[in-house]
Amino acid sequence: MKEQAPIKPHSDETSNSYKPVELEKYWQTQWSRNGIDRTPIPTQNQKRFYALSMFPYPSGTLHMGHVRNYVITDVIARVQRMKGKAVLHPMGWDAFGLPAENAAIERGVDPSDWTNQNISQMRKQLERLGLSIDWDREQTTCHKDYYKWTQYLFIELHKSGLAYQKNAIVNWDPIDQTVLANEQVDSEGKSWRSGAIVEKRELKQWFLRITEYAESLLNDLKQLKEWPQRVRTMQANWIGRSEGLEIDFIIQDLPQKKIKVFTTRPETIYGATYIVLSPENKLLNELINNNLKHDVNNFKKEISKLTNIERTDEGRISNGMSINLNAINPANGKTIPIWIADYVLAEYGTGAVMAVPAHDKRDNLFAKRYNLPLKTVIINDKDELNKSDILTTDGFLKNSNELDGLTIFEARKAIINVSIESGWGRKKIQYRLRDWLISRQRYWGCPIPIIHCPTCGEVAVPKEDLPLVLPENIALKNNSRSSLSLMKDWVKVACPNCGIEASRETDTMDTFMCSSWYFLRFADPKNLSLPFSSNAIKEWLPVDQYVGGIEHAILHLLYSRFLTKALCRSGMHNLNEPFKRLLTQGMVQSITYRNPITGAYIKSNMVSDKQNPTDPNTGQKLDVFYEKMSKSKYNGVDPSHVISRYGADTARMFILFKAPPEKDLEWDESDVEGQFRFVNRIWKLINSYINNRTVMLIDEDKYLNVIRLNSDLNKSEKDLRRAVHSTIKCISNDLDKGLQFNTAISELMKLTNSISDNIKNSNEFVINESIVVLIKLLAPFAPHISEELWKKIGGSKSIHLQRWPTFDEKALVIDEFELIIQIKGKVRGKILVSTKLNDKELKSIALDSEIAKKWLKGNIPSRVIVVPQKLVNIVP
RNA sequence: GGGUCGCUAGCUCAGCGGUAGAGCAUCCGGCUUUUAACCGGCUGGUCCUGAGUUCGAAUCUCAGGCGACCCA
Repeated sequence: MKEQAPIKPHSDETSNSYKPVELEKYWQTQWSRNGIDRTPIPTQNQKRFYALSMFPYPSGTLHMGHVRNYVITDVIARVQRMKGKAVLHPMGWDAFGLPAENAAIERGVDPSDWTNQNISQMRKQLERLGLSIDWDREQTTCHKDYYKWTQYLFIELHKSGLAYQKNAIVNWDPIDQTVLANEQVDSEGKSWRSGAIVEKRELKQWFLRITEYAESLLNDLKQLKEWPQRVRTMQANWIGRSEGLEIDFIIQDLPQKKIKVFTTRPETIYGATYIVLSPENKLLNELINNNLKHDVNNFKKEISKLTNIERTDEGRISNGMSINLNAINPANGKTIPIWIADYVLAEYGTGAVMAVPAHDKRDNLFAKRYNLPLKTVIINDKDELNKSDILTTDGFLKNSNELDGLTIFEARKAIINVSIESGWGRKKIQYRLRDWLISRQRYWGCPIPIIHCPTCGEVAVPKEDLPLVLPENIALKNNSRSSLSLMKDWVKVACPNCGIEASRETDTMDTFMCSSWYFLRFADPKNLSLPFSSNAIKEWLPVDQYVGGIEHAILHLLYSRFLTKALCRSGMHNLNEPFKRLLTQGMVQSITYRNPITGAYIKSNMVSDKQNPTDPNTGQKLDVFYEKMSKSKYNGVDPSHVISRYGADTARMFILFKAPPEKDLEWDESDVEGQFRFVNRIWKLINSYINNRTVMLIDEDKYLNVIRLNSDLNKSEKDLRRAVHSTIKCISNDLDKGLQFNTAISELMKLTNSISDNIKNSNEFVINESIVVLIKLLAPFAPHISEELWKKIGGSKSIHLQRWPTFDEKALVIDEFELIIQIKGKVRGKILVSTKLNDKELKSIALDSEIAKKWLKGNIPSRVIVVPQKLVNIVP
């Protein structure tokens, strides 16, 4: 943090033109030499602040979304530093993953080399943005000294039973040739990465028992008051808690077998006219003969193409078949047929439902298709006794023995009690959340530290043998097993327990596992004996401000919350929730031209007339809209080009100014130019002042005292001071409350205008104050130009080590104001009056005014409302 | 079908009971070291609609419309 030598500004007094690229490079070098961005050791009573951006995948090129993300976090970090806090602002790389492996397969490059090159390239691009990142704490998930600890944590989870293997029907991505977790398949049944329609396969895989934390993950969402509501809602929906009853249906002629069904509507039990099993339900094998098994298998093959979403779509008519067995309804002893159908999923609930076709849409469509009976058990009122329409809303029970006449709510309570007393039912809470599938059949990932021994079973690699190193420089193949499985020497290993020949697990971990704890490592980045110490976590966590894309609302954010809770319960730290405040920044979009007939995207520079864009080839009128930047749409804007042309400060200012951080941002070159002009205006304003001034900034305290003692400021000076201090107030407020960088920059524009307006008629003490404040407030947004200007006005140390200004309440005071005269709530006139007048005086001024006389026409007002410092409302 | 968030100047957004505002863009003028920069100025609004509460509603309430996202 100390400056080794007094640093001079980059430009000298004679050359006053603003050359952002040279100037920014100069300061980046100085800062890096001084280590100004390093995390300080907090002093005793110093508050800590942890600012974090979601770390990037090192693709090799920085895009605008990254720029926006990191600039937002950087401004927050810089403001907190100026407010005197000890700030942790680290960065790392989510460096395992398929692009590296695909590059290796396609072009023969080593995934490790490819990744490291990309990282150094991207870090250079990031450095050009002037981000105040502590690079000393950098973490790279594919490096041994990081993934050693990912493996360590996996072993911890394994020890506590939270990591386990099981056979399950899982999502298979046919393009990436690996399995995927449920969270990684979108609502259309497509892979989050490759976009391929996922297939279903039954495989033995590694899972993390996230479901054990379902209740806690759901309940603790309430604590996350500074998260966007929609992210909390999305997580709650994903976890999907439902309360209901598990009911046993005994099978006729097979009294030792029973089918368990889960229902959230147990009060409709008398309306159950058949039972439906999922075709994948394990119980089926025990119930049916070989002939039928053949048919069931054919049926399963047919439906394997369907996604879960399609299968459970309420509007779709499902397929099914009878299995020629009956079940006994435990409530009334009546027999009902058993069917299988694709709309019941094996993995949800018990894999079986009692169908109530009169009161459930899917059951209803199914029953109609296969001519199964309907039985109405809920009615709105007596007139509807003869209707057999579906009805699931409020109503009363009928045809339901002891439940007749009860409301749905009463009946539910009653039947639950009956079922528990009779022993055929029990209360159950069901979650939609499934355990997190973390094994991947790919090479470029963190190896799972498990050894399969023929006698001992699955044995964790001893911690002292970590890291279990991923072999490098191997031949990679794109097939359905990890290339590790082809490395016989690596796979073959002595069992750590009994010493006999055993084999290593060849699957690697989901990269989301690596990214689920990196924020903990940043607090203790060089710990050689543990992934982190609990003291370091206590010191810095939770993350005070986390910034990233909405696409991780469920994936990364849910996994990280889970892992944090699991590690907390196992005693590794004392943290319950990792991220205190979350900001999900909007997308960066750009103008896109498309031919509506051919659907072809047209490059922006091919469109000559931007007002009436036409296809350069066919002359057809083009559609113009804003869409997320992407290569295929020819609408990308390269951050490096923008920085080279306007400088990082302008790019930062623009991206913050154009939209509030959580909203989508439309990139527009002419607006960037507008922002560049504003930065230039500040440059010129301060430079021209420097050449004319006589008061030295060094005497900051002295001139501030002069201002405070000097009560006879002229109007211009008062106006300027008011602008200065209300700007401090507004910006501080904008940043504290809602991270409204856009309005903060707009305030800076206003302040700059006010300085220009008042500079001629103000004394130098007042001007000096205004310029010092302007530079300080500008510093977090445009760190380079403000450092340069700070040095040029003779400021000591770095601008980034200065304290955030506080506002002088006295400077905000006004002597006079325009009193609004309202007649019956309508503004009818204004009078300039002194702020010292009391309500009574204001009232009489208003009533004596010409305006009042004109509108009252001699009548006595029925009511007069006085709002101090604002208005008088006269009601005739 | 349900939930969340929006709808204010051409654009992006402030204002969240008390005068409808900012920045950018447009337009006009000035100036000069004129592929343009800079300075000054002017435009520009049924605050989505309707009803209610209130002395007074962009702001609060209700109903509706439109849009985005999420869930089913």
